[in-house]
Amino acid sequence: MADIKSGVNPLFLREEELRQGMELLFYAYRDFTDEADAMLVRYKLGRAHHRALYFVGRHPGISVSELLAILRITKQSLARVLNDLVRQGFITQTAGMSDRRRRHLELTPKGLDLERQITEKQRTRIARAYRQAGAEAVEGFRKVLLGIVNEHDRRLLQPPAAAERAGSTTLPTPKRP
Amino acid sequence: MADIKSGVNPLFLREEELRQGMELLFYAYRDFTDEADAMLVRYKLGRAHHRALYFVGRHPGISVSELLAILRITKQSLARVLNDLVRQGFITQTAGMSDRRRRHLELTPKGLDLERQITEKQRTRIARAYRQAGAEAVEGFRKVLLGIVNEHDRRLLQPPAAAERAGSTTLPTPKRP
DNA sequence: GCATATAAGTCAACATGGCTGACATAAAAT
DNA sequence: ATTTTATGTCAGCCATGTTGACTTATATGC
Repeated sequence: MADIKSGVNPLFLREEELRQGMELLFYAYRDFTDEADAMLVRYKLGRAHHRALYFVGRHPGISVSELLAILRITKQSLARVLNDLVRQGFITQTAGMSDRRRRHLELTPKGLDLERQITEKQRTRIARAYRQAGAEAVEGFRKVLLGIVNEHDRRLLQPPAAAERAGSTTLPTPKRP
Repeated sequence: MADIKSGVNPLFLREEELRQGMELLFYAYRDFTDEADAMLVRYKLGRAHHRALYFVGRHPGISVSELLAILRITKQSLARVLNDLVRQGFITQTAGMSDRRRRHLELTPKGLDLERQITEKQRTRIARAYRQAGAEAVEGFRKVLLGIVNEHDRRLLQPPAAAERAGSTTLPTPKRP
């Protein structure tokens, strides 16, 4: 009882700490996505469109099934937004050379532009948070988030050095400007 | 050009760093919520129910409008899930003493139980990530996430010491066990 | 070369959880 | 006494997730 009143009950502290982390994740994600959503309404697109756009931009030449694995949705759900984006000229699909069943997705210049616009404010927000928190905090941020991600994807997201060492079942990596 | 090839282009590094952060947030949130979702199907409840349940558990006696401010949804949307939870005996509503228009929400013992069960795996996951990353990393994780949250809520989420100093427009704080 | 497996696309129907708009009630505040 | 606030409710719409069934083209294994 003395423990509880003096606030040194280690079980309580642990629980409180964990809950704070869970909430922080909720609040940060909420505010982070709100920002893109506001931009999306102008283009009459939804959050699902943004996600597809983002990851295609991030992994140029990604296949449909790889994209599905990232988004963790069904192909029927993806088809809906992907077809929109292709029809509106934001994304191109080209059959693979070695395996012609595969469709490799890429952003058109127009798509690249759109992606940049939508993500713009999000980048600024993260940048500000990074700047205010400092390099060391950013390192911790990454470490913890990475620990929350499932083991499989965690490997793929590891620092590039480690990923290259591994011979890579990896996705196409972002191209430098 | 030499900059780009040698990978020391500071603009590229910055962009890459920010995108990594954005993605990490996506992946972590995806895997974090998946876990609760799996549990929720057993009780025939949705993610929206869980969010309400969680925050009522976290802020016993919270009013409807306060809850709305956290969730950032319309009262019509909230009503749907809240009514379910009340009807099924997970949450009680009691009129405020000073202001009898207000409905103060609380978890019943049954609701508390449910909340614990659903959040169980999420807590374990965060705990594991914290343990692996270390105390310093956790500090950084919090700092950065807090920086992503909007200013208003950031204040409310600050370390309790600071919040108490502030005379508090704050929500009811969690009770210790 | 034929059988089977894989990658992708499509149609249809359904569930969840957001949204807007309109309106009602009770209690507080002016 | 009037107005404002907190909450609740009805009705309908939309975005985005789901399952299930089926097609087409291509690759792969025997």
